[in-house]
Amino acid sequence: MSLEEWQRRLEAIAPELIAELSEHKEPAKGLPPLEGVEGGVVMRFAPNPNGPPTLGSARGIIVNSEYVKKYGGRFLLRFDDTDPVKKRPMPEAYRWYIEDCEWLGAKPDQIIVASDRMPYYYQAAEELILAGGAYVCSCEQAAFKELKDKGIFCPHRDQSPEEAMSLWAKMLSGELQEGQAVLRVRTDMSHKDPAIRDWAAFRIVTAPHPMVGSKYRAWPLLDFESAVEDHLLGTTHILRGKDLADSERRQRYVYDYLGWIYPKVVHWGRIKIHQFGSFSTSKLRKAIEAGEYCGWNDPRVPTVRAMECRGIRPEALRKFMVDLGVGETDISISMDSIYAENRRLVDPAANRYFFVWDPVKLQIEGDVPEVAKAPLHPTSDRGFREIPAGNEVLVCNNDLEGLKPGDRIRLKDLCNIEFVSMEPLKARYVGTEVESSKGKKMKIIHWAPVNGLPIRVMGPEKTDEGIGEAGIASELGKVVQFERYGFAKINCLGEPIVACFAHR
RNA sequence: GCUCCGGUAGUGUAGUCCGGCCAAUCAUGCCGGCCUUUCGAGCCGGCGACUCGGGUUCGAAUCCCGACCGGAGCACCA
Repeated sequence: MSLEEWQRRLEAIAPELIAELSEHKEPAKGLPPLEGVEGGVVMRFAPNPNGPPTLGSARGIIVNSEYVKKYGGRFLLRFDDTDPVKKRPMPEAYRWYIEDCEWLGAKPDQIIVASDRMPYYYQAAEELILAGGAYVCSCEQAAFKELKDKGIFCPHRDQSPEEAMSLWAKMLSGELQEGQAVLRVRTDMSHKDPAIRDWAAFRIVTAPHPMVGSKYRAWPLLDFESAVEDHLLGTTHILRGKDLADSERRQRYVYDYLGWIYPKVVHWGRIKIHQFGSFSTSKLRKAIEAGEYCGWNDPRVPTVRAMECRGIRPEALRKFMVDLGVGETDISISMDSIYAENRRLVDPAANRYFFVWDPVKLQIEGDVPEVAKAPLHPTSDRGFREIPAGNEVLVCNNDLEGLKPGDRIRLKDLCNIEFVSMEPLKARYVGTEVESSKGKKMKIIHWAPVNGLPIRVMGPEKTDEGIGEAGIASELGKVVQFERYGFAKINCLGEPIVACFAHR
């Protein structure tokens, strides 16, 4: 039977199969779909404000807000600042998160600060106690762990709700001291996963909290605070790191006791960045306090502010994070993709300038034009910059490597020269026509006027000092391209002008 | 020790739920060419992967079992 015959027979027997075959599976674009999104979603990003957002935070901010954009609903920024000591919040960091969210194009619809909402947690704790879901445990931490590992009940576990309630009151009143008691959720001491067994919901911390001082002495732990908040806020979907993968199974006990409905959860793996290695906010904070970096926006640091400072566009970050998706695999990414994305955005907009690093003076005999006219952009017609030239200019020292007297090169947008001597550095003018340089495939280098502006370019790997043309001073806050060097953002017009390097 | 999760090119990613459109997608990277008064941009071409072993099946990246590798949790941290 021929192919055509088969085709015809199939059409006769099962036309729906043909239709299915010809229907192409659309390649999935963007983020994977979420379940149960009818009526919109409520999603939150919940950091501890103990430093500014990092690239890791950016992923959380962007992906959460992207889903809200996709399905409609509300994007919440919630500060889980319930540890006044070990993860001590920084008062400035609250503002930093809000600013960076907005900069990333993810302005929160609501901002929640956990330390402001303690009464809710106390109320939930009491409901939980009354429902028989929690007890006050005064075991020593290590002793409890031992029991827990063996799956044995601790002596406090059989408390009645009334007993638990009166002990809870003592936690709040100050009759019980720090370390003497915790409120525990009654789960299942024989649960096969020890991580789930009777976890602590509240502990006593007497140190003042940076935001609310000594107003409270019983502080909820993350799993409890977050469980209550997600219910209160009507969170529909939670995006959570794999490190918190146990939270759902723990928090479900609270939800079940109180008759709440648990949100849908998606996990994602850890993210590491080649160029920055592994970093943590607390590690960064230490290094910055020690003066190793000049602040949270130092170009060597993986914070969102540092990206902004370097001229990375929020759109580049968004595109990148959306492309990463939400896999549970741990990933190790490279900044290269972000740079490529950003270059696409920034290249059409950035004016071109000459910046000469490691400058050396070059004397040129002859009729060198007094001023060069160079386009601000190679392809879009944005006019010209005028650069004073003359018989003395500056060039990069490393462009001289391998050159000898008699060699000819072209100074871009100026003229062609022939080297007369390398030490001292002298050359002579041999014409201005581009054509003669082109035909001979002459090397083309850039240069700077001797009375140019001192420039410092700080980058993630190194800092370069040199001289640039005067027009750079009119680009404050903008990204420019230093020809044959890379893109940088002009951040400060002092002496020197300070720019941050973005990428090549 | 107990528990959970994951393994597609150098790096990410699509496909895995519902096995045949997959001799496996896209991006980035790398290599070569063209173009360009920048080592930038653009254009063209190329490189490169289903962790391994069994099983089920006419057919497996996709389902099952095992191994190996990697990550995470078992805090009075978030």
